[in-house]
Amino acid sequence: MKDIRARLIPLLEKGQCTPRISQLAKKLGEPSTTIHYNVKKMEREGAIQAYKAVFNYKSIGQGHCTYLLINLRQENYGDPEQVARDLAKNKNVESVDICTGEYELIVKLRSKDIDEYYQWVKVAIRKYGFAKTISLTSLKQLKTEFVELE
Amino acid sequence: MKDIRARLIPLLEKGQCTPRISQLAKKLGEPSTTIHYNVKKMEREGAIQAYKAVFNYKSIGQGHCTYLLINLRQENYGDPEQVARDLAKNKNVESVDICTGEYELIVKLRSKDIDEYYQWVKVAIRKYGFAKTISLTSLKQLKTEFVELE
DNA sequence: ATGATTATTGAATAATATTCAATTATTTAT
DNA sequence: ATAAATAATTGAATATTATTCAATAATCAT
Repeated sequence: MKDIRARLIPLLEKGQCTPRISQLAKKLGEPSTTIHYNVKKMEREGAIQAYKAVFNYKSIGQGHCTYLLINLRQENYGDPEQVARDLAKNKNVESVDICTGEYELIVKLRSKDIDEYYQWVKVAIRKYGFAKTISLTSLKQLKTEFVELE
Repeated sequence: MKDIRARLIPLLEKGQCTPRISQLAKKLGEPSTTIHYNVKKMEREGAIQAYKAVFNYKSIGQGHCTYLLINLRQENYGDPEQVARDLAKNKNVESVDICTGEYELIVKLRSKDIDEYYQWVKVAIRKYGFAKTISLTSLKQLKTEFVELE
């Protein structure tokens, strides 16, 4: 048996989807060509970045979710962007923001379980030189990526 | 002129998209019917919740993004889920999590600007009885919803 | 081992996106 | 204010793509 699912998930998570023009047209009561024109324009202008799937992360083996509030060490403090850009490339990272306030970075992290999470953090602390890190682990997700769950 | 865009955004933000079966098939070197079968199965099983657009939020007038770390007041403390569920319905809310640690809730909020943000928070504090709130405002988003930006 | 269920796949069909050209609306320049 | 230029809307025609179906292969349960 081919493990199609394992190869599909990372593609669908990032993109590889497309708007349903005719459905949108029906829903808005407009001709589908009008919807098509407007959507393509938004894509051209960069207002739309991607079309993607939202998963029930538990059921795809990514059930552990933690928000990391991060202070960088002195040597990276001046350039959080370099660290942030590198974190953004990581497949477990759902989002990265450079912030005001008490922390420089906020990272939303998804992993299989608490063990994988701990492993990830251990590596990251060493690699990026986090000075201080607060972890807020999600007990229950009510909404993610604008999609209400259950 | 019809303001199609304003009506499209909320639909695309939540769903109304679909996977590109044939593209995925090409990319994975598998027959499109195999991809179709696997995707539909994931949908049936609830592993896939939705297909949606990711925006450049600045360019759709949602340029302000803040993470709110929330402590509930005594009267709601026992039932954060009720509050969370209600927050999840709000169109400015990208995500809601019930958390461990120093805060009960973490909310990711998108608004037009700091004025709209302030207005939102003022109303929310009164409505939901937040005891204490920490705000972390995003200065720059490197990644959101698994999509790397710029 | 054997029957039952699940997964893979090619061929045919149905649905949908896309292109194109015409029309209408809006903006810009004078 | 008017004309010219640009942008947005739309129906009809075409091109893609998803979906169904039926056959086969793989896996699972007893």
